[in-house]
Amino acid sequence: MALEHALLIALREQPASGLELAKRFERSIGFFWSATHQQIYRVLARMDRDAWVGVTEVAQVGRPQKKVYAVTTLGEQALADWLGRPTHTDGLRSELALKMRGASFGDRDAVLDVVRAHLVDHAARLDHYRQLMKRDYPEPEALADLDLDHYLVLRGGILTEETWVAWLTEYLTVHTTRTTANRTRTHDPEA
Amino acid sequence: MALEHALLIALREQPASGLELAKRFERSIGFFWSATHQQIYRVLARMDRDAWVGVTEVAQVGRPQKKVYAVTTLGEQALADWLGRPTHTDGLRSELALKMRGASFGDRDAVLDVVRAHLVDHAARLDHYRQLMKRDYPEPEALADLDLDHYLVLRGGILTEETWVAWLTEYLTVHTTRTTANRTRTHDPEA
DNA sequence: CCGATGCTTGCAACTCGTTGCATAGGGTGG
DNA sequence: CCACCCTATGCAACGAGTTGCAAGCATCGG
Repeated sequence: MALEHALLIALREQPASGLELAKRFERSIGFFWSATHQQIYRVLARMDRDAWVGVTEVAQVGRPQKKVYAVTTLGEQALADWLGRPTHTDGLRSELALKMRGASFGDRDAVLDVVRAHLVDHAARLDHYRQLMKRDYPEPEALADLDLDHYLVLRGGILTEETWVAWLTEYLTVHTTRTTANRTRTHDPEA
Repeated sequence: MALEHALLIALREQPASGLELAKRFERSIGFFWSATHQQIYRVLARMDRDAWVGVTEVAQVGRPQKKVYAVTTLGEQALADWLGRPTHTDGLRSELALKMRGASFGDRDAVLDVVRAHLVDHAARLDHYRQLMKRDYPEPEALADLDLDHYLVLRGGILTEETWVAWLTEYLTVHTTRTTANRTRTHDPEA
């Protein structure tokens, strides 16, 4: 229900083919809305059918032909409508949080390893976002409209990853300090 | 792929019927993993078929009979296996972030209203979580095992909501201050 | 010319989750 | 008694998203 609008936004920023969109989704847009090329192709076909986008077949040198999609007036209208419609807030939906909550019912050390892996991953993302920020938006005060929004969303990505790092660090700290204290007494706290 | 394990965790904490689980999911567990009663019934039926849970029909006074589910040894095994398996980190999947990014392609004020509504919502959740924290975990240092994990996950909920509030506030602040400055010059910056 | 490789598009089958509705027992009020 | 509501369970249909695979086209090396 929302991927189509993500594609409309992406296409309004720059018309593109299915594969180009898929690549772009792996980068900037995909930070907060991922999609496989299959999903993208199918939604593009539907939006073409509904005349939200138009297609132009483009020949390339040394490569097969591609279909470049661009947003029509109807599509612009649909996008504008959607942007103003209220959205219901969605929860976290985090598998990791589930494991952290249920760690007592399995091997605690194994769960801690899983958490550690996520911590590394989030730290890497955070670093990546910060580099993007430094490279693309060295002077945020000068931004406007589209660039400003891109900057602010990237800010959100940084804040989110900082939160993950802080949370997982706290989780690990609490559990490792207390576990070592427990370990001196009993080896298996599950019993 | 993960709801079944969420149910196993919930059932290990306390055996329950389908509806009772649905209610519990609206409260604590549903903060980071929501599910409708349909989904829950279907997964319970499947886990019953796979012998991950066992059923006991329980008669009630003044109410229809209910089916209380409890985790079997096989289910405990499946849960423990899953807990130790590595999980791939998932992105944000936020419709709101999408709207913030694409606000230039619609009515900016309308998008700001949507953001404001989310801010109110997140602030309310944050308040709710903080009250739960104060009520249920006044002394976090004394906690262990299951309670400790519940506490730490609630901590994550608080951190997450704080981040949302901070981010959306920043977004609104930047846009309202700059927009009022722009408004003195032109009324419609889209043209 | 043939096969290998790489890009582009697409089909088919599957899982997951939502929505709307159905059924059945019991309680309550007109 | 009948209409209505609440609890509790469940079916059917749909939409969204993933995975695996395949087909078409072009280039390049032998």
